[in-house]
Amino acid sequence: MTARYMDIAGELRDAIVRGEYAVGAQLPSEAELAVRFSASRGTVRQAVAVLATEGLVGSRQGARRIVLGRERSQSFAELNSFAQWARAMGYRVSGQVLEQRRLGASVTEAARLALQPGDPVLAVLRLRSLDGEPAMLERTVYAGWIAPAVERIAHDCESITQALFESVGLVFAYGEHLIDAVAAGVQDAQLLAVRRGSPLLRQRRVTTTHDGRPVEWSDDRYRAGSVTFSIRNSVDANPLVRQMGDLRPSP
Amino acid sequence: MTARYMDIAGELRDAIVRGEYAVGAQLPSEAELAVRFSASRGTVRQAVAVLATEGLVGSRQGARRIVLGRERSQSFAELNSFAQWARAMGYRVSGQVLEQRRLGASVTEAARLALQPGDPVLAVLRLRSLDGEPAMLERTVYAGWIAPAVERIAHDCESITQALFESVGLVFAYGEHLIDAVAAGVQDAQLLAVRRGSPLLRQRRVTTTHDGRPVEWSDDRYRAGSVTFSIRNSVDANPLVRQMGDLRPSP
DNA sequence: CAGTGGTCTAGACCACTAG
DNA sequence: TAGTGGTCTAGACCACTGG
Repeated sequence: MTARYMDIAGELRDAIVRGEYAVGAQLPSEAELAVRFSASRGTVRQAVAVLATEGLVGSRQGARRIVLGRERSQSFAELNSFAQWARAMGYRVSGQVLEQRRLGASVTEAARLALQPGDPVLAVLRLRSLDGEPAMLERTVYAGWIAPAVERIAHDCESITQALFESVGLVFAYGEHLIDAVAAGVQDAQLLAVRRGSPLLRQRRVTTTHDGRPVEWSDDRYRAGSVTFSIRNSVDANPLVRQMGDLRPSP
Repeated sequence: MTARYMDIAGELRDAIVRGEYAVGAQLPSEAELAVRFSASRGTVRQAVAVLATEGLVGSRQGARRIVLGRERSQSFAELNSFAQWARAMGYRVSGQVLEQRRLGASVTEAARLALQPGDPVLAVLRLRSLDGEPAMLERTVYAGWIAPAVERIAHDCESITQALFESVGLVFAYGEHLIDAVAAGVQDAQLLAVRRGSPLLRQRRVTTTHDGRPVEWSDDRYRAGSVTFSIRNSVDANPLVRQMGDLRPSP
């Protein structure tokens, strides 16, 4: 049973993707949509809010909403699972554990995982491929309490996220991500089949459960050219707008 | 006159930042907050929705909201203005135009700016610094209609976004961004003072006005280590959750 | 000026969590 | 089972856009 506003969002999204509303064109007013879908204005607003966060439409007070694009920008909800992201992008995905061992948490790892230095953790080195090509090297440190479940996962498992959900009901609910560029080290270069020092896109992340308990701290390095992060944004509720508004020459 | 829900969001945000609600702690229920702030439940929900998009709190049906972090994750609303972003991060920011010339749009540029190939555009090469250190090289192509206003801007202007707003009222309302890693080319290396081939974080973007008209297409390259993108996300409304839900072993 | 989106209210029912 | 967040309604007023 999906929510009514999700259905409406879906229908509008489909219409936009089909080109029924061209990029730059106006969407019907909230009142019209409420009539068309036999829903209240509030529900319609929830629906278009979904499209707005997907980057498909923009809005300003007083004017009708306009279509900004025909493709959903990358959802950061999918940033927690490499496999899910890759499949959504149409890739054939695979993975292989290269190393796996228990050790004591370093100071950094302890801080990220809300543990004490020296507490037991599980370090895993995993190579992930897209369409058979090495694309990403994943160095993950799991908190000790989840280590046994991780060790039971097949070494060529496609989606760790899904495996941990199915085996112990664990949900990777929240993530914090740091994205930057680094030079390939010796091991990076060898395993990703690139030259040492060549550019890699790095994504470091902490993932937590629903109640905020850290599960893993990971350093993922993507071969240049293998992936691109895509974002669509707007200045709505942007402080800059207000700041500039104050500076605007009076009429 | 700020909106009521923004005030409430502000008070709650301050309380979280002050540590009044610790990371991992529960927020009061919507009903309690409604009473405390003498607002309806709907308004309170709008307020906590703001905190949720800032990545400060998370929520799940049936359980109280919990605090995820004490710092706002980087707002992508600020992704459109280098100067605004840098100032928000506490940097002293400067910029210098190195080259500026009118020419005809290439096929790629025309496509990005919704023009015809050969249409007049203005190409600008700008070096941007943080605390006096070269940090980013910006290669921007402006649509012809805005070119005159851009040419009037001082070559050492800090914020182009603000300058164009003040001079002609232009608002950079929407942006589409592609983030990846590339190797420094000859010019990149020279101007950013790094070795050729060293890693750079690249952000390509198209910026448009409120009505969806493209203003600029830019290729920005950051020196490795100078900046990091930071994101906080959640699986709320994540398709994966539903997909996994279907797979859950029946009770 | 009419139309539109932004904000707010008051009340209702449901799905889910947690003790 | 009680409490909580998720969804939905119907109506109101305001700020802003655009002709």
